[in-house]
Amino acid sequence: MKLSTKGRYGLMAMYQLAQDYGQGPISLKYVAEKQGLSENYLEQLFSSLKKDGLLKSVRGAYGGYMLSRVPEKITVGEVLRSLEGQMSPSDCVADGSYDCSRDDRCATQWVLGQIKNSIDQVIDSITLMDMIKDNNGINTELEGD
Amino acid sequence: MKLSTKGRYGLMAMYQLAQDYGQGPISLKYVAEKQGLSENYLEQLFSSLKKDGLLKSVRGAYGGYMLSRVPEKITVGEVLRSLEGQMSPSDCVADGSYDCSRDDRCATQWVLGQIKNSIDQVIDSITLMDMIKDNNGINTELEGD
DNA sequence: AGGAATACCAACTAAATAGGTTGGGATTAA
DNA sequence: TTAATCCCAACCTATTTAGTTGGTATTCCT
Repeated sequence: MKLSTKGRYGLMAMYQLAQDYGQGPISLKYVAEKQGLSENYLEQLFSSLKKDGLLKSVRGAYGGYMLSRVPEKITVGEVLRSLEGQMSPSDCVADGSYDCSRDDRCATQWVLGQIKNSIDQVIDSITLMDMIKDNNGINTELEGD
Repeated sequence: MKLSTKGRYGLMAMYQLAQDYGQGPISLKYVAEKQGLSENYLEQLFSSLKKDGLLKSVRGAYGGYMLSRVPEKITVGEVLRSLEGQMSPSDCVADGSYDCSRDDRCATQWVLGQIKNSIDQVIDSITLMDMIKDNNGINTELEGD
């Protein structure tokens, strides 16, 4: 049940772009250095984020990437789904037409559905702007459990 | 962010044992067949579940496995953590002493913490008995999103 | 015009993980 | 004593992860 680095790095990168929002195009290199990520790897992530309409790009010298919308209008869920696919603990509760063929003997599906719903609720309600605000404040919710 | 088959199969198997609770030891073979799982693979999962105190076993002919506690007292969270490890989207918000070393530049950690908390809340509040009850009723919460 | 900085693209790769299988040994009821 | 079972460890293959490599296309600046 781990997020892959795609989701995590992508979130870090988008957070960086949110911080620099309104400054024109930001180069891949800058984002990668600032967040300590591989430039070449990040490129792949940006490609996916762009395809899904979360990023815009400007080519050529002094080009770069920027958020396609204001940070208030991009949710963590959009970012994660672009990079990780459906944020579902199992295909049998993801979107679309998955044929489980397990009939009544799968109460498990109900449980996994509950997990998915709760994840969705969290990630669809947090925007990049929320990340910026929460990072400036005190992240009390985090302390070790 | 997918559950591996370990977690899913383990949940299915524990659900089966919950249904047959009180009938004495249930053989691995029976559980595997009933749930359509590989017997040998399931054996590994049961080994982990037993180590974590969720299962008891009886050796020899007519032996088998049974829940170590009543189905009301075993949560989905215990089962999943035994098989999947910490149900956390990233090590940086799991238990213990993970040294992120990212200081303030990681608002991502806060987001991942929120996701973890919401998953924990769901899986720690559902017991095996809840699964049985919900499977007998109508699982309305599931319908496609 | 030319060079530097950038985005864009596709293929390649090493290491880890997933999802098992195989082959045996120990224990116990009948 | 035999069949059924739990127990244990090693092995195996395919896929996924987390990148790297090597190039092309575009645009700004001088």
